[in-house]
Amino acid sequence: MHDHQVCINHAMQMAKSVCKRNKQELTPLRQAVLKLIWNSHQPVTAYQILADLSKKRKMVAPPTVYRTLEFLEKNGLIHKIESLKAFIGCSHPDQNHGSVFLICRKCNYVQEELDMHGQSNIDKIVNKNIFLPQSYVIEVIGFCKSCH
Amino acid sequence: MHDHQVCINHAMQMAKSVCKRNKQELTPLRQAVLKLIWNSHQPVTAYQILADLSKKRKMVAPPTVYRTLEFLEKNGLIHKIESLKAFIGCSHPDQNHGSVFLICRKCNYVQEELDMHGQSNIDKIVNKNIFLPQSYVIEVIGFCKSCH
DNA sequence: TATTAACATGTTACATTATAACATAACATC
DNA sequence: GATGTTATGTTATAATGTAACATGTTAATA
Repeated sequence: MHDHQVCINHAMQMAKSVCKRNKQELTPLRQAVLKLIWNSHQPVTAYQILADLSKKRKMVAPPTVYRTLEFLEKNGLIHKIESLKAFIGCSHPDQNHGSVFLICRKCNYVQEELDMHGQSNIDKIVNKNIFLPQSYVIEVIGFCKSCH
Repeated sequence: MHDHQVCINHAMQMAKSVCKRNKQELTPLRQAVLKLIWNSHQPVTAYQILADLSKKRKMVAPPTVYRTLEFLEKNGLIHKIESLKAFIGCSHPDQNHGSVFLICRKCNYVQEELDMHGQSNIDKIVNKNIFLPQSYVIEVIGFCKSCH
């Protein structure tokens, strides 16, 4: 049985230590946004966060949300799912890793799987083209185990 | 020396045969949009297409452009680059394939490389999770050979 | 302790991307 | 010439994202 509160608490603890390591400040606003993202087991959009924040704390405007998301992403605490224009909490913020996202079209759950970019066939392609990679977007859209 | 006009002509010929095979109509509008996309060696956004079309043909509205893009994508004639919200012509519309896109942050060129999804480490992940994949977004952002 | 610098957040206004819903046209087939 | 199908046009608006400038907050430091 999955106790999501444990998930959230763990994520918040990790966030604190990651920010400490990076010498970045995890302010109340940033904590609130991270918590909102983790509260959902599904990816959340910037404007969903905006609405939630505005209810729970006080009225905020889009730049506040986007800046906070940028901070969290830069510190590896969340990921943007490009094909959904939405955000999820990073399951492994302590490790430096690449990720493959498995996105279910039915239940909307996004499974993050670690992928050591550097030895995959994608990297064979990268090397063949003498391409210098900086970041990867790897998303698989389909149906998860429970939904097909 | 790269003669891009040859590229374009080839792409348009391919498009005709693909549509014939799929029993889909490659109308003048659809041809015009496809040609506009191929005219650029860089990804183009929906609203760039809208502006170009409106100049060269007649005023069009967003839904016209998006519908046409949807048609072209469904028939495998173009690809959407999610991380750029922009579109490029497909280099291999005749083959059923997966693609890896190498996106240069400096010159904006996007190299499409074929990738036989089904034996990669991404698919190992997919299989491990008993996930049923329907489509893939695989984009690598960085610097191309000429730009680093 | 006033001053400054660095960072975080607030505010206003707008730009860009995308779609819903309904209307018309164009053409084929019966 | 009525009907169905596909393609396109039209209007309006929703959803996503950012630029530019203002203010607050904290912590060195002169």
